[in-house]
Amino acid sequence: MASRFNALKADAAWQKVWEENRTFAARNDSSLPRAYVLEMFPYPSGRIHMGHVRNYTMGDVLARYKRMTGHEVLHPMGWDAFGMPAENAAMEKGVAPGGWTRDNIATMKAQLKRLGFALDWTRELATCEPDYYGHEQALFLDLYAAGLVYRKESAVNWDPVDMTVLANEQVIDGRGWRSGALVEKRKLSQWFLKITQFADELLEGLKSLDHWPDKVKLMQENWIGKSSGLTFRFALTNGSDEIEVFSTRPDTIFGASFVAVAADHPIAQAHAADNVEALAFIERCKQGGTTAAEIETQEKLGYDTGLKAIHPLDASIELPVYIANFVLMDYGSGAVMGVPAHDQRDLDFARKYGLDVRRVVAEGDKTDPVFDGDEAYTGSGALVNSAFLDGMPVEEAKRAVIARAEAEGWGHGSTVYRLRDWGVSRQRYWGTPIPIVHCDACGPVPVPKSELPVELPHDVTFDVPGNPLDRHPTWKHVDCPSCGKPARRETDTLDTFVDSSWYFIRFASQPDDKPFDREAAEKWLPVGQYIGGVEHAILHLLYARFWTRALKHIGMLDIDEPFAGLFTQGMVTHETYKAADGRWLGPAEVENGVEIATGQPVEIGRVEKMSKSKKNTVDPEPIVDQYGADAVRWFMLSDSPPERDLPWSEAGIEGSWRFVQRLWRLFDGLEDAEGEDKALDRKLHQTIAGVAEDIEALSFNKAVAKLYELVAAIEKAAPSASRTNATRALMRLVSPMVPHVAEEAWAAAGHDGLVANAPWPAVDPALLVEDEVTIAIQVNGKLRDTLTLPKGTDRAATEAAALASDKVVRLLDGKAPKKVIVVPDRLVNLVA
RNA sequence: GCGGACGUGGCGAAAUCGGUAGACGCAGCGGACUUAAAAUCCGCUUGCCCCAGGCAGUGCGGGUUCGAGUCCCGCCGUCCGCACCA
Repeated sequence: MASRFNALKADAAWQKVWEENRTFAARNDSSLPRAYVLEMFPYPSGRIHMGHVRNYTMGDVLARYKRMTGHEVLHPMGWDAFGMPAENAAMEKGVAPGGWTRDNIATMKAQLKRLGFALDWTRELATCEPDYYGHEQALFLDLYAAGLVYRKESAVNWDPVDMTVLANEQVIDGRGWRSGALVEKRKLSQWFLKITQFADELLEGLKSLDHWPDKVKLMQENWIGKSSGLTFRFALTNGSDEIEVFSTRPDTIFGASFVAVAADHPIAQAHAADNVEALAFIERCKQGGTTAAEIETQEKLGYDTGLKAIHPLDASIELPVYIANFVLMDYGSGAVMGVPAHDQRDLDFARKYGLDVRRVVAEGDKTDPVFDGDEAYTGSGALVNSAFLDGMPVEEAKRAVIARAEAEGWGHGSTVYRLRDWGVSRQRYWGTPIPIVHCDACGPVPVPKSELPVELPHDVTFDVPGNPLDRHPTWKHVDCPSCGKPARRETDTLDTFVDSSWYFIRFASQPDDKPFDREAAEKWLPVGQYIGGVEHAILHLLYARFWTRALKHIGMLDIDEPFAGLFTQGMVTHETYKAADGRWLGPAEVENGVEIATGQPVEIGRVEKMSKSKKNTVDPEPIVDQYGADAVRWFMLSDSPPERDLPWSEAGIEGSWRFVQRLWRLFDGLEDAEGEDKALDRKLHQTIAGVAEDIEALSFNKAVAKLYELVAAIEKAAPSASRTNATRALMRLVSPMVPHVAEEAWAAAGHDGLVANAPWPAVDPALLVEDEVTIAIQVNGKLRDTLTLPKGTDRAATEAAALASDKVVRLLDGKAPKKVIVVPDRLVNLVA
C-alpha cells in the first residue's frame, strides 16, 4: 500500500550501490561511442554552494542520459585547489594551506556524493598535489624548450604592506583590497607564456565552435582584438630619431596634424632626461587612475616636446610631437598619428591645443579642408585634400597607402592584437612552483625532469607578509643543474589558471610517468559538453584553448579545440533582506517579512546572486537533509531555463519534494493490467522523444514540463497494459534527473540490474503522430472557433468544415468570404 | 562611449518554420475527504465589459502580411562584456 519515499535512506543506499559497483567509472578501452561530459571543477573554498549544485546537476542529467543512450561516458570531478583563499586562511587562522585545502576537499566531496552525481571518482584529482602539479611543471618545461615561455621585466601592482603582487581585480580605488595600502607600480621580472603567438589561431578557431554560445565567442573575439592597418615610421627633423606608429586608418594620413607618444615611450623618456617640465608631465601621467570611471572623466593631456616629425608622403609637412596621457605603451608601438577630423579623441586633443583639423574624407558634399564642429567624421566617403588619394573610397585608399609605404620602404601593412602575453608569475606560496633555477653563471636553468616534481615545502610561516617561499631558510638554495655551483630556485609560483588549462586532459588518463597518455587523451577529447559559469568566458576558456594549441604546436597532442560544446549556466539567486538599521539578514533570520529575533519588519530587496556579503545564501546540505537529493536536483532543473538565473525558493523546493513523492506513489502503485490505451501510448512516446530532445539541447526546464504532463496523464488513465508500461518507462525517463527514487522504484518493480544501466526507452515513430488534429478557424485573423478533424484532411474538406461551423455561419451572415487561407492540419482563415 | 543579450499573467516560464498566446510549475481562491489538521484529489485562476457572449492583450510607436510574441523601422527600459586599443 502507498508508502512514503524515504529519501534519506534510499539516497544513501543507492549511492553505496553505485560506488561498490563502480557504475560510473569510464572505461578507456570501451568500443562504445564516447561522451565526455565535464563541469568546471570547483575551488575547494569550504562548502558546496547552490551554484555548484545547479552546475553539477545539469552535467549529471546529460551524463546519465548519454549512458542510457549507449555511450561510454567520462564524467569526472576534481579540485582547482591552489589559490589565495588558502593563504588567507593560513594568515587569519594559522592553519596550513595544504591542510585547510584538503579538509575542504573532504567536506565538499562528501557533500557532492550525497547528491548522487554519476561521477567517476576513480579519476579524481587535486591540482595542489605533487602528482598533478609535477606533471604541470614538466609541461611548462616542454613549452619553455619550445620557446613559448620567456621572462621579461613587467610592471605589476605591488602592495607594499603585504609585500605581494596583486591582480588588477584586487586593486580597489588604487589600494590593496586586503591591506588598504596605496598600490605601487613596480617592475619585476616575470614569466610569460606566448599566447600572442597563437592570437590568430585562437581567433580563427572560434569559427569552428558551433556549439559555443555566440556571446562567449564574441567576448573572446573582442578580447583578442585584432586590428589591421599600417605600421610606419616618422623621421624627425633632428635627424637622429624615428617614431614608429600604428594606424588602422592609413587612408587619412594626409589629415595628420600631430604625433603623440606614450609617457614611457623611449622618445619621451629621452626627452625628459634633460627637461624638468617633461619629466613632471610624465610623472603626472603615471598618477592617472586606471578604473573605468577615472579613464572616462580624465582629461586628454599633452606635452609638446618641440620635436617635429616629417610627413612620410610630403617632406614639407612637419608635425609636432607630443607626449600624451592617452597613448598606451603596450598597444601597437606606443605612438600614434593624430588625425583630428576623423577620430574623436584626436579632435578633442587638437581643439584643446589649437592644432590643425584637416578634412581628408568627404562627408557627403562637404569637402572643405577646414573641418568645423566638435564631432569627428568616421563614416565612409571619398578621399579629399589628399594628393594621389583624392577620389578613392576609404578602403581603396588604405590599400593604396600601404602599397606606397611598402614600395618606398617606410612602412608595412600589419596586424595588431589587443591580446597580451600571459603573465603567469605569482609571488605566492600556494601554487605550482615554477621549475627553474637561477644561476649567476648560467642564467635561468630548467630543473631536470628527473628531479620533478619541485615540491612545495611544508614548513612555511605566514606570520609576516611576503612570499613564504622566498624567505624559507633552505628551500630556494640549490645547486645549479647545469654547472653545479650554488644557485637559487625560482620562488614564484604559477597562476592558478595554468592548473585549470589542462586538467581535462589529465582526466582522460593518469599515468605516473607523464602528464597524459596521448592515445587515451585523443580518444576522449575534445570535451563534448563543458558546463560552467559565464564568468570564465574569457580567461579560463581562452587559456585552456591556448594550452591545447600549444601542446599541438610542440607535437604532444593532436587536438585543436579542447571543448567542442560549451554551456554557460545562470546563477542561483535569492531575495535579499535588510533590517531597519541596515544590517543584511539571512533567509533563516526572516519569517513573513519580519526579523525573527527582533520582531521588526524587514525590507525585502531585489533577487540577487547568492553572496555571503548580502547573506542571501542557502546552504545546500541542510536542504538535502530535509528533502533528499532528488528533490534538490529536480528543483535545480525546473522552471528557469538553464542559461538564466534560478530564483531559489522554499516553496519551490517543497513543490519538488511533493513531485518526488507523487512519482513514488505512482511507482509504488504499479500493477499489471490488461488492455490498450492508445492515447496514453501516444503521450508516452511523444514524451520519450521530447524529453530526449530537450536533454540533448540542455533545455531541462522543458523536459521537466513534459514529464509533469506524462505523470498527470498516467495518473488520470484507467488501469491498462499501456498504463503499466508507461509507468515502467517513466522510471527510466526520470532517472537522469531523480536517480534515487528511480532506482528504488526500478528495484521494487522487479527489474534486474540498475536503472542507471538501463537503456533509454525506444520510440515508436508511428505513435508520435496524432490521428486527429484541432484546427483553428479564424475570421479576419481572429480565432472564432476550433474543430477537430482527422489528420491529413485535404484543403477542400477542411475549408468546407470551417464554412459549416455555426459560429462562422453567423459571423459571415450569408456572405461568401472574399478569400480563404487554408493551412492543412493547422487553421483556416476566412477573410470577409 | 563601443559591443551584445533580453523585455510575455501575482511569480518562474512555454509557444520548433510567421498560424489557437500563457503549456508546465509556484503562489492564490473554491470544493471533496477528515472530529480537525497535514497529505491527497477535483475545479478556477491575463485584464475588462452590457458575461450562453464579446473586447483588449506579449515594454512603447509605426510598418509588412490573410495572419506578428515571432519579421522590418524608430524609441524606452533592464542586464552583461569591453573600455583612452590608435
